[in-house]
Amino acid sequence: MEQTQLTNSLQTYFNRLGHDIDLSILTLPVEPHSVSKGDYLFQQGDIASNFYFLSTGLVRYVSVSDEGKEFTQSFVKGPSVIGSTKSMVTKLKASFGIQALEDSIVLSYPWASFYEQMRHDKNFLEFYVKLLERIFIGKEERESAFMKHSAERRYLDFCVAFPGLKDTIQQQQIASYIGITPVALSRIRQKLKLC
Amino acid sequence: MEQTQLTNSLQTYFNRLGHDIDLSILTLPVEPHSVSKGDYLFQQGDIASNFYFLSTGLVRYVSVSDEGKEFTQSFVKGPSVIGSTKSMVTKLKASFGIQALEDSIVLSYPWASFYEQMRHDKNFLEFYVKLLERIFIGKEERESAFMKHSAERRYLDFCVAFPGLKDTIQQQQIASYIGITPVALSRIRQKLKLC
DNA sequence: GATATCACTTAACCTAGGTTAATTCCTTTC
DNA sequence: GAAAGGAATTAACCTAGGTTAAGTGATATC
Repeated sequence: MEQTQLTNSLQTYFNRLGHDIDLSILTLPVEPHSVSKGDYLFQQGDIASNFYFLSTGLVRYVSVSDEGKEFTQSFVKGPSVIGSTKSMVTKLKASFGIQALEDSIVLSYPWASFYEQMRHDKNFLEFYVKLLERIFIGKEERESAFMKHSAERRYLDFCVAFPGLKDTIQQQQIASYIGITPVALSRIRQKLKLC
Repeated sequence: MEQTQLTNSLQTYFNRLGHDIDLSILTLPVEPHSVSKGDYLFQQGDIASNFYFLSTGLVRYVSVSDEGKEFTQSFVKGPSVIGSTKSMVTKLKASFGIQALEDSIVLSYPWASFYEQMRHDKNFLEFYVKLLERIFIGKEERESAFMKHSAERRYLDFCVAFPGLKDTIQQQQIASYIGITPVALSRIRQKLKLC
């Protein structure tokens, strides 16, 4: 894909969020990656101080417990901004990795230049605020879902929240998103079929 | 407590976050409340479009499931900024209420004026970004703790995260924070005593 | 075309935590 | 000081989901 097409897709995404972002962002150093299915954009433990834009494709945020179990924290479909806010902001190790579930195209910007840009351009800063708020509100929903709902309900919610995804990605990954084992998920699906 | 003392405590808090906030914030309309132990600052379902500053005291964020069960999403000790980001930003109903666990003193600012202030004062906006980032990162930790750790581990983590709190607040509230019943928490504490 | 390999299912068994209820111990309140 | 309500404990029982393992298709590899 052409470089200009890529930056255009970012521009389109920004505009859609309802802000007149100064086009000067497009002068930032850009590195387009193409990430193959299964590959990681970065791993848990890396210092992922880049701001990523997933232009096309599908990824999941995945973290591994001390006992070696995988947990999927989120699925994200392009176009969307992705990355570890924590790692960008604090320069600490990311507490999750980002794995492509489909071949994906990602643009990356050094957070430092992004941050510098923000300090000079209020529109830019406001855009970032919007972004934080959005993800933030999503997180709030998920947190309470985990406390309040059963695994079965969480599976049904998943199907609604990510329509189509349930037939295109592996069940083990759905299970790890819901917070149960693949075996348990299989049982739940079995039970739902009977209804 | 004197009005000036209160605004000073807000000023101090802001400064501590490392930003030169324009003092003009202090000209915003301020309403100091004093919230008694057990009372709610606002309830789940309210449109809580205020920006609150908990000057002194202790509160919990509590939401109730469809079945009527209470869930504590967080404890916050003053001085700290509190409120429902979602409700402020989207003007939708808050998905939790804020209840005082100790007699508390709270300042409230209409979000609209706060927002207006931000649009004119970049320092202000940057402060808000810092705030969002901080809460955001905290949420990330909690989310993964819920997936990865057992209730016992979550209890131990709670004791570390909120030192002293375990002896001053009710166990049912700790249980609802950990995501288990008071009965289960009692069992866990019993078991830990034996070790 | 035979054989690994991997995703998924199914079944048997186990455990953490939920539910209900009885008991004790505190506070209030009169 | 008696009575009543709430908080915590303990015990008996139940259930959702974990664990292990065997079986079934698929797809990949030789």
